[in-house]
Amino acid sequence: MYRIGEFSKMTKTTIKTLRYYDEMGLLKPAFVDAETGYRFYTTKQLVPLHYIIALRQVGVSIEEISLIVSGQSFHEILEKRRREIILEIDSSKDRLSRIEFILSGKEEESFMNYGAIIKELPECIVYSKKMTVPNYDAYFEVIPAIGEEVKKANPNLKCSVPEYCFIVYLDGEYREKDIHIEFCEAVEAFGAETGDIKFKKMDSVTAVSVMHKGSYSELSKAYAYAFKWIEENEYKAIDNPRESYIDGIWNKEDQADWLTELQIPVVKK
Amino acid sequence: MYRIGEFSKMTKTTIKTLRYYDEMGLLKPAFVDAETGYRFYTTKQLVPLHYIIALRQVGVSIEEISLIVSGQSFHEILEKRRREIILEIDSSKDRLSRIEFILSGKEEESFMNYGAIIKELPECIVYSKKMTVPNYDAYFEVIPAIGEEVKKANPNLKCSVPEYCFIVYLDGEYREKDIHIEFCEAVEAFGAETGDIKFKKMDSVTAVSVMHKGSYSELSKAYAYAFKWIEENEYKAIDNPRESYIDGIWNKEDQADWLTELQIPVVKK
DNA sequence: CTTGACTCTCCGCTTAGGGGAGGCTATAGG
DNA sequence: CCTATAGCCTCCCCTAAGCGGAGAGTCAAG
Repeated sequence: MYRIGEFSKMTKTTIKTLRYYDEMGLLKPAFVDAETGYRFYTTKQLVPLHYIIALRQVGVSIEEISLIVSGQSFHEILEKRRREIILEIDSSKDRLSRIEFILSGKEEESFMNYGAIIKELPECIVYSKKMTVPNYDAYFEVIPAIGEEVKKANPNLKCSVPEYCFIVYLDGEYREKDIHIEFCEAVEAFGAETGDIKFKKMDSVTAVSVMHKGSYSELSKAYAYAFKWIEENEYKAIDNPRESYIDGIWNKEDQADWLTELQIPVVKK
Repeated sequence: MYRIGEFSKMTKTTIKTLRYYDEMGLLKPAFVDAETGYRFYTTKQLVPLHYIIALRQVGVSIEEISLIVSGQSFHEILEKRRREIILEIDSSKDRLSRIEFILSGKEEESFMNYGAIIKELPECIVYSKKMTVPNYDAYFEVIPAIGEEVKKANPNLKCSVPEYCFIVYLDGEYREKDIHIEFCEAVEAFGAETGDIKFKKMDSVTAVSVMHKGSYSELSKAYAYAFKWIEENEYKAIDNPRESYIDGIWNKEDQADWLTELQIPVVKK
């Protein structure tokens, strides 16, 4: 019979831990003095404790160890744990890659400015109109008219709150003029279609998101950053990028206050 | 100005999280209604929040983000985080390997019986005697005499509590007879040496530990298990194995109750 | 005026123990 | 036999980053 301190030294397990295992019912002392409350352990308990430590060292939780010790589901729990660890490794590698990407930035400016994140875009209903515009400044002149038209055909239809309004670039490559785009605005429900304005459901998707502050003339830098990020962190773009307008000419005078979010649907390679 | 619910949807951040960041001083709302306590956010806050999310996604803690936001130690913190992640990956890989080793066991018996763990053996002082014994049963006959001899030369010397008594195998390979061993017993201090009994300090070392229950004739299975474990989990034995005696002929009649711990100093490859 | 959707604060909960306070117990030395 | 010291006990609070819920106040629409 050993007191807790000796047993603790024998097993290289802290006294706190032994008391905790006692409390959790995982390893009860062989004997507890009813008067003093002193716990006493025997060498017989070395084996189960050794077993518990072995499982703890591979990350099995106390609760799961209790299950295993009670004789059930040894194999299932270890298989589950195995899958969890694989996910942990994947996640850690992703983080490592992302950190190294940040650290590799020439000046930390690019991360400061754009700070790519992964986010889930929930599914939504949008009305959309595909069009070809002559140049990058022509968007905003045609957009208000689309809104009017939809409102006329669907007087009760409301835009999503918060607003979600974006353009999808349908051209794979860069173009200076005759740009093929699709204008989308999220709404609460399907409505009547008019002319070439269509309603559709957009499925939820995982996207990398980058914030762009300022004039649209600098947007290409944000694109470059985002695509480099995708490449170097082993993601793969699986759809056309969305350019989501948050602040712009319609509510901010100063171009420096304009805010645009780039969203590029991706999957991990 | 957006209320917390809208801002939450815009940023795909939960309300709880926004309130928590407020409480932590990481992201204060642009305005708080003094009467109702309602928080209001503006699009200006999208950028810092985006930045915070980017750092959270690579595992930077709130506290560290606060430091970074306050303008200090951006690079150091990310470098530190990078090193931490590398350790996490190493640790996860080790766990994965160990789980798969367990799962690959033909019958789960071997793990049940031996359950290898890694433990730190603290440094200790021992008296030791090297000897060559004719066979594996001859150890215990000579051991009591060694104890007597040390006690005679050092009447006040005490053995460690708990006791730590082991044999080191000095032969690299297996031998049936004329086995070259070193008997060691941990004591509290250095003492006078007599004959071929020497005192020495054993440095602390990391070892894989395996428990063997029962007769010594089965010990070789425990050795086999331990060395296979070392091999397959990418550790490397860096010293001779220790066989630490816990229960044996001296205190247990039934051989089934004998308990021996195998300790093999290792490093991770 | 009411209903329902939002929001607020406050409290408890999560893992596997760690740290410490205050008090009792065991043992060795004088 | 007394005392100093080490060991042990229970009880309480703490961790990181929020999540869940209770109870109460707020806001807009019908």
